[in-house]
Amino acid sequence: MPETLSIATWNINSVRLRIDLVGRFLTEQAPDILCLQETKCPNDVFPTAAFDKLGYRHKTYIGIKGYNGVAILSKLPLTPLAAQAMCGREDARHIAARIGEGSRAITLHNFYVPAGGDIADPDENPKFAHKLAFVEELKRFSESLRTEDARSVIVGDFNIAPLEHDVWSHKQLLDVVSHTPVETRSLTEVLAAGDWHDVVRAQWPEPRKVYSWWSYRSPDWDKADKGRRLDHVWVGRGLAGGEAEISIHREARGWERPSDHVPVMARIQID
DNA sequence: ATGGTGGTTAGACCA
Repeated sequence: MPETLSIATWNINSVRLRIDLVGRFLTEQAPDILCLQETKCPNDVFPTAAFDKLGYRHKTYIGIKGYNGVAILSKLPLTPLAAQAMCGREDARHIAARIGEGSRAITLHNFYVPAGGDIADPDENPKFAHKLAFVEELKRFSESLRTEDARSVIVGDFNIAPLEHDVWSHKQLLDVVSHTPVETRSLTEVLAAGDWHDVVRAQWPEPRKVYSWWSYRSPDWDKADKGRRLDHVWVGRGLAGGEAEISIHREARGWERPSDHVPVMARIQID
């Protein structure tokens, strides 16, 4: 077990369509662990051989046909943990594993929070209501981890940009799903409830702009740079003593047929 | 200014 662990999170928007992009990222950056969201891939057709070939022989994944789906791929041995059926649904939005053994082992949770649709009103839009209920449940889950397992890491596509400089225009996005006050407040409460350490913002504090997602609908995404920080890496208080080293792989948004999200990677201390 | 693009999958549904 090494003294640091590098963990990457990436909403891949179809792992089968973009397996070559995943391979490029893993070859170039070689994180110890890769967490994926939106694999859109049932378990019986998950591309296990490609990951084996890349050196990621240890894995746990859960997928359903057509949408959602999460996975953890690792160079190090892992023990799969029970997935949470969030909001009482078996919809493949959470997966977890123990990495390592003994007192230095850590627990890793990978979440894909619902996007929430277009209308920021839970009475009018059931998808937004689902998102808010999901985040409330995440708050209770965080509370339980804070007391039971402080050596936890939680990553994923949270589909919320919580801070003013997590979006290209705070004012223009205040009523846009992903940055509404009800969402940003709720996600901030999840952070507090788990006593989580936002290691990305620890490295790049506000008011620096930090993004991990650029819409497909925006032409010339790089020049316009109308991004949002939707993908997060939070470290539990039992692991937050050390420095984390962050990289956000913006270059992946410019690759051929890219995901609209880019990998966010953190090297964390685990002793 | 209320479009725009992309994946999965076969007409919408999701993001």
